[in-house]
Amino acid sequence: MTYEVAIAALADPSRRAIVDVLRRGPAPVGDLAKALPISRPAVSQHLRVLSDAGLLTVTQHGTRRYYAISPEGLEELRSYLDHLWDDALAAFRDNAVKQSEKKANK
Amino acid sequence: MTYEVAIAALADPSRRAIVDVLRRGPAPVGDLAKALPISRPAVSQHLRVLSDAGLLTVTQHGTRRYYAISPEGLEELRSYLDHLWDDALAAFRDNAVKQSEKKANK
DNA sequence: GCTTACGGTAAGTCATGACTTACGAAGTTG
DNA sequence: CAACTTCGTAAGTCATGACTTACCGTAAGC
Repeated sequence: MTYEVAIAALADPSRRAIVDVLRRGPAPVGDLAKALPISRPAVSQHLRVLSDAGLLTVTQHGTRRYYAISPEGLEELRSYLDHLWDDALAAFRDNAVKQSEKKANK
Repeated sequence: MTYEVAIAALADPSRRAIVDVLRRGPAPVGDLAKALPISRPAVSQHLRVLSDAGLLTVTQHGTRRYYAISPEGLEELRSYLDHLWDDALAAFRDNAVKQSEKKANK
């Protein structure tokens, strides 16, 4: 159920950019804002969306809040795509069979 | 490079609904519109987006156009998520090590 | 050939959401 | 405790895109 929120979150380029920075490890909001062409409040709003989607975790250190990628949040999305891929392949093969049968009957 | 378009395409609920119908196999536009709570032109527009993203293929049969999921288009998205997941896990472990070291130094 | 099914495109409306600046809360430092 | 850093939130603007209806091309059937 959460994969829908996750995929919507990752659909935004700015949020993918944030996630890409966080690939190296946790970072505070200010650092993320410096690395991106948008304002700090914009980053905060994106972090909210990503956190709500279960893709990030936060740990407070003094006044700084370190955001990090949550591997668990990604798992749901991966699973959705895997199942979709399986079904797509099955339908693809099934249709290929039907096509060849049609040809054989001609 | 195409995964960005693909994830944006799959972020829309109506488009995911279309893809879900196509899991069983190819279908013409009219059938998709009947199965969904939106108009036929809306479906056409979504099919355009999904096709441009490389997620669908079309085969014309008379006046009907059968749309089907393209397994290749999904592969890029899966690969992106797999790499992201790898990096996230690595960063997660790396950070766990630093945390324990910090604790040890106290 | 004329009508009927099928589907893509144009144009217009309306909601959503990605930004901005301004402000306030909470913690750290001198 | 006063100044400063860090960050979240409120409010407002503006662009994008998800719909609708209307229209036009194209293939099939009588």
